[in-house]
Amino acid sequence: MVATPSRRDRVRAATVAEIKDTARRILVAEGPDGLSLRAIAREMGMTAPALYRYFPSREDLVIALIADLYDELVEAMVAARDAAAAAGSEPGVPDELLPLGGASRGFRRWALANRREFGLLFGSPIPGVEIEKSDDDDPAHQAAHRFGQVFGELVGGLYLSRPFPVPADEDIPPPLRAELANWSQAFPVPLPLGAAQVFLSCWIRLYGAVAMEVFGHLRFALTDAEPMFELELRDLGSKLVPASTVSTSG
Amino acid sequence: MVATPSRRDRVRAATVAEIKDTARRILVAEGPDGLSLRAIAREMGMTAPALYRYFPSREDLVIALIADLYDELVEAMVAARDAAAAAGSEPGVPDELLPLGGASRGFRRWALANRREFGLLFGSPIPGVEIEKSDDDDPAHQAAHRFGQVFGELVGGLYLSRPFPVPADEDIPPPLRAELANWSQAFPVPLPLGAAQVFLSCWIRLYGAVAMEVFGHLRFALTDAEPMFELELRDLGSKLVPASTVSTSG
DNA sequence: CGTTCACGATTAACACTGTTCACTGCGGTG
DNA sequence: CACCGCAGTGAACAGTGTTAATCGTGAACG
Repeated sequence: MVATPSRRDRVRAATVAEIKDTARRILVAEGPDGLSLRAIAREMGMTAPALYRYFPSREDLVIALIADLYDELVEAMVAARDAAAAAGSEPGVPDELLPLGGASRGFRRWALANRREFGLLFGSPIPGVEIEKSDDDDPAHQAAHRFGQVFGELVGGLYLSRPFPVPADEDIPPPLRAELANWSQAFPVPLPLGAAQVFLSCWIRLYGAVAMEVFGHLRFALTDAEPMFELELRDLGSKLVPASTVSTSG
Repeated sequence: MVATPSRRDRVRAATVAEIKDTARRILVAEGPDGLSLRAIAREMGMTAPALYRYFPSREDLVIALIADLYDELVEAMVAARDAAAAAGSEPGVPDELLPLGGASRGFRRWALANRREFGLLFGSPIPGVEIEKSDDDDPAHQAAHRFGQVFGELVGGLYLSRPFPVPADEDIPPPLRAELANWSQAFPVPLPLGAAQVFLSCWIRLYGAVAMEVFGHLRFALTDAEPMFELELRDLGSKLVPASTVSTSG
């Protein structure tokens, strides 16, 4: 299928990569508003129309950049996950939660180190950039899916190896139950609807904590949000642990 | 101090209001990118440079618009709060929580009905628009403060009238304790640091749930996020209620 | 009442933006 | 060698925020 890519294809791929790297650099330096085709081309010693040989529009370039950023984020999270698992136990934290905690901290660390990029991935959608596309072949959507899988595998694997308490199907309000049932059809492994609900709740809290910090929406209260994040993380972990082992200190 | 404003001042104020209203209309119709000075002026039968008689730059216009939007959001939340308080009891919800629940639902409803505006207030900060200003005289910051006070008063009043369980100061990790102590100095009424921590945690979850839904970041799992929001709201409420009355069903 | 002057508003212009079009070269292929 | 396709260019179009110079009118003051 994949024959040796012709020499032209290689230099083309290299140019595409250079465009995205340059765009990335300008994004962090100037912000999304300064991310103009002419600026990218200027920095590469080209002219703006030449970029249309590689991307049909600025929007598609941004989408490709977003896909790359998702992959980079996944890489950082996976590395943090494995490092945390290898580092060994933390006081008061069950060993099974270490990978998940590592991935969560990796998520926050990447977000803080790459605020502009985080805003592109998880901020308010910019009109004209993959709004309501819902194209499943959209590379950004695929990358986002890979990102979600990291957390999904961790929580799902956690539940399968040592179930944490989840509400029974009958205890979930019917409208939510229907939503969760619909979603759970996409799971690679069958999980109870309650597990999906707990996962979603945890993800909402994690997103809230990180997004608020990165976007500066916690500055009204905190100058350094890390202690609060750590507390949230522990509270989240307490929900993913068998009921008897919970230490109610938060 | 405030003498009868001269006739000129009145028509000027009216023009300022019309500019912001027009900007608002264009914002919802075209999105933040379509919010151009020329478009505003065109719709008002003027030319773009005339707007510089009223706002020193586009950024200042947007900031003024943001302040207005905060006030509108506060108005919607207050109305929802009072309506919920007057409507009477919900099954399984203590009456004291009704105003807070109403305000929270009002927050979500306004956010969903005004997605673009919500993105402006609570999304990723756009560079060039009040980034890192921290001018306390910034009208947008003042309006944001008024917004925060709505939730602050509700949770604070709730605690003062019927305390909910909060961690003791000694049980809060020292770094977080220092952050909360610093923040609590700005409180109009003294509250335990634990109450500040619970408030912050609740606000993070509420923000996370609403922001994810509005920004479309929950579509990977849910087509309608309302049932999940209602569940989060109940779980939040269970933290703001005396320990004995908690019904552990989530 | 007449003068003055600040303010509202306009047109023209500058430096940008995304995008399209017509046009050059050059590299790889037949 | 001839050819075709592709990378890249410059010009152009419509639009942007913003500034400068200018004009006219309404309000205030002597």
